[in-house]
Amino acid sequence: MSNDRSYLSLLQDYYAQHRALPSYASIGHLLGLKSKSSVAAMVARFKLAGYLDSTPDKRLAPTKRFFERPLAEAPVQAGMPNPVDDGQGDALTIDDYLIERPSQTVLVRVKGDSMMDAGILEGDLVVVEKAAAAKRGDIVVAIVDGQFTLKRLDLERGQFVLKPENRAYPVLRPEGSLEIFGVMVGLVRKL
Amino acid sequence: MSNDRSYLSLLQDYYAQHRALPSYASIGHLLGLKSKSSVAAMVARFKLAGYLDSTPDKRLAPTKRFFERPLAEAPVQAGMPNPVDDGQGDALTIDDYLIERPSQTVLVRVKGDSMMDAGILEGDLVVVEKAAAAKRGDIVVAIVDGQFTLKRLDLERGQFVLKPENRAYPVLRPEGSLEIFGVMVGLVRKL
DNA sequence: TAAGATAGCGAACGAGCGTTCGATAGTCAA
DNA sequence: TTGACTATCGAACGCTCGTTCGCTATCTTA
Repeated sequence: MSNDRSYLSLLQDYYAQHRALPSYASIGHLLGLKSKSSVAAMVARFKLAGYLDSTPDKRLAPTKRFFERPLAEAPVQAGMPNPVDDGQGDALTIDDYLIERPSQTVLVRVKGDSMMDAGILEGDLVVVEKAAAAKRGDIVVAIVDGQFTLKRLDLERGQFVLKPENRAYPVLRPEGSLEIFGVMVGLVRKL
Repeated sequence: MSNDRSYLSLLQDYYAQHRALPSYASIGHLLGLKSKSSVAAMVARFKLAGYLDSTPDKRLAPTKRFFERPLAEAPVQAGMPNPVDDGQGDALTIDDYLIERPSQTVLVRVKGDSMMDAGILEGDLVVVEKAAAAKRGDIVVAIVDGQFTLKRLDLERGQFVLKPENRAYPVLRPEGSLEIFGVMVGLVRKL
């Protein structure tokens, strides 16, 4: 039933708030189901649909699917608080979207506005994939004077240079070798 | 005792893997404690230290502090800044970081460059919390002519207007009521 | 070395857990 | 209209849960 949609929402909100799933009795109370067996049936449906799972010790746990967000592509008839997403608009988790090699990936907080014109603002989190290899045009985290700096990598007369994306800042022309920490692959901003 | 440190690590690993905490008996098994009362004592210590908590329905749940990473960070080259978000609002996942109310939150893909000066570029995903209430200064997704538009909400002579952040675009002054789909709370960009 | 604190063990216990089952009401298709 | 299917309720049940208590072993420190 499409009640399940709103049940799932409630569960997701509860989990987001507490980082744990409630007992069947509490779920029932939360969702307005008076009988634990209704909850059990619903849980079974969710397990089948891939939203919930059991840990090895038989405890209820959310799956990856549980955390997917709907992607509202097209103009939706925005009537009421009905959960959209039914349609084909894909769903995804942001982590999966941004991070391909978790062990190689770190987040770096942006300081300063030297990359402002590339839409990278102070306080943003930059998703960086640690890699030796960077190529011209990549935005990279380089280590200059023991400090991280985020700049666009470019080539001038066969030499690598670091270009800020803000006219107020100068191009960096490092002498000798250039130490690259990693390549920017994504960005996260929280308002 | 400093055993607690490794107990915590094991718990963290377990949680990262299953997104749920095990029962006392399972915890005991996991940590090598043979008695549930030892587990109870340990849990009490962790609650005191602010790593664990109980949900309103008395279930064990991790706190924000549970997810803190040891500031350790490789001591590599003095002065190397610690790449992980060193702020206090630390989150396990990016989804967690950005999304507070999963059921009300959707992602919307940005079209056009009308918000360029706010660091929002074409192709970015905007994290939108569906809400009736938006206030002056918020960046909102509004519905104009059945289309989503992302603009900053402002007030002009008691009327709501939608301001692009790009001088090349005009301010939108909707006649009559303004339909707000939701408020932007975050942004995700993949390169 | 004696006193006190800190972990941990093991047993006992009642409350609450998730399961199961039969019954009911609503929906949909034949 | 009938029959299959689904979502829910309510009650019953056994088992596991987290709690509690008394005990021991190991550290710490005065």
